[in-house]
Amino acid sequence: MFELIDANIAKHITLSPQELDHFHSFLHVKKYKKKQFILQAGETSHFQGFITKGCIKNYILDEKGHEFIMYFALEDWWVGDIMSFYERKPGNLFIETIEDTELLTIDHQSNEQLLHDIPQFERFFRILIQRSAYTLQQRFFNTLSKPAEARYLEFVKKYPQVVQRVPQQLIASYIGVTPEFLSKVRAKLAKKSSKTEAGS
Amino acid sequence: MFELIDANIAKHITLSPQELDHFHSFLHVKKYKKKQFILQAGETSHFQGFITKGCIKNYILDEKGHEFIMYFALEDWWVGDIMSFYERKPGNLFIETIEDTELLTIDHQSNEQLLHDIPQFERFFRILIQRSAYTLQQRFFNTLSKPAEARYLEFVKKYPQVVQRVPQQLIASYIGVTPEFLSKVRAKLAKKSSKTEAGS
DNA sequence: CACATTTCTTAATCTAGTTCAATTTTTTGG
DNA sequence: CCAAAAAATTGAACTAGATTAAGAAATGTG
Repeated sequence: MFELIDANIAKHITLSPQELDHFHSFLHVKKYKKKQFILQAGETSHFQGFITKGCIKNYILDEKGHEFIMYFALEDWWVGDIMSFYERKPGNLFIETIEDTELLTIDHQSNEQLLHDIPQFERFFRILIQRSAYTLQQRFFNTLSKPAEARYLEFVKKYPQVVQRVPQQLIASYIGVTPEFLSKVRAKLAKKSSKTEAGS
Repeated sequence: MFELIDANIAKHITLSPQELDHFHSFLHVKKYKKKQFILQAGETSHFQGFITKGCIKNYILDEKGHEFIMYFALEDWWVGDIMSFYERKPGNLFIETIEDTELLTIDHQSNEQLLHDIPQFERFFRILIQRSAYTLQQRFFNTLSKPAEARYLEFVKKYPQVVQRVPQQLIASYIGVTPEFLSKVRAKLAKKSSKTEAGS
């Protein structure tokens, strides 16, 4: 039940068995079917979640209705609209399942209690956010400074599991191009590699 | 001396006078002339800084040597390469002064001590990073979904002091266009507004 | 297993922003 | 206050990627 989340936390902080039990007492299981919303823009996020099974997309919708994917998350990832959750006001993020998904969740009040009772969690979440901010910074830089082909290749290399599990149009959104253009990029790459493979 | 930084911290956490004194004991003043590096890519960041006077740019250099501005910072802002500072390894950020600048700095060891002695700082820095991550997310979304003109107008509205103090080519970099194109955007805006002003 | 829906591909046309190069304007430090 | 550097402008030619539209392939579901 808690193996995955305990291991996730142990990457950054060390807790006593009692502290772990206390932490577990705050958690709830939530289950979602494929293509369900975990959160919609305009809502206030009442919990943070940790994925024990499944796959989600976290995105913003622009005025034309285009999805702009902030991130995908699979097993062993934390998900949520952090600003909405901590500031207790409506956010602009959608979180939607791509597969049937199971979360361990912690609600706002429990989270405050947890941070109070075990201040190490303050550090834990700081580290998580720090890393996600760094990743976002690098992605932003790459998106503005490298062509779509390079971004696609980096994505495939960095998130091979995601490539297996989410439709290509969503990967296009993540790397910041239209599905049509990603399709062309892939066609060009396929031609290149077939040449390399000496016409087999 | 510490008025500005104390007020900055008081926005998110409440400290006793003794805790504040303890905090102050970790700080050092550092002064830089205009166009000096506070940090260069490839170096490990040994401190975080709080600007008491001046203005800096925080940027990444791409392989062609183009600056990609992550953010500007004026008085009352924290600056640093957070990943490099916390993970104690070389980063890819440049931090360079745009004006003569004075910082209050805290080095790595003092920071660890501070987080240990006053765990509220763990919360304080979590909140700072959370907000900067949110800002970055919104900026990334805007950059991919809105035209340069809208981004420029939003920048001017959000950071009027920065517009006064940094060269326009750096603002171009921030909003993600070439200096030439920003110049054209501004020319178009000037024409528009002169029309509106009924030819005065 | 078939039909409806979703996803992917292909191609033609279009555009926001880039690049390069030359010129003008502004800022600065001696 | 002036020379030199830095910053901003302008214009012409170009391109990465968007848009639109239609068809092909894959996938899910009664």
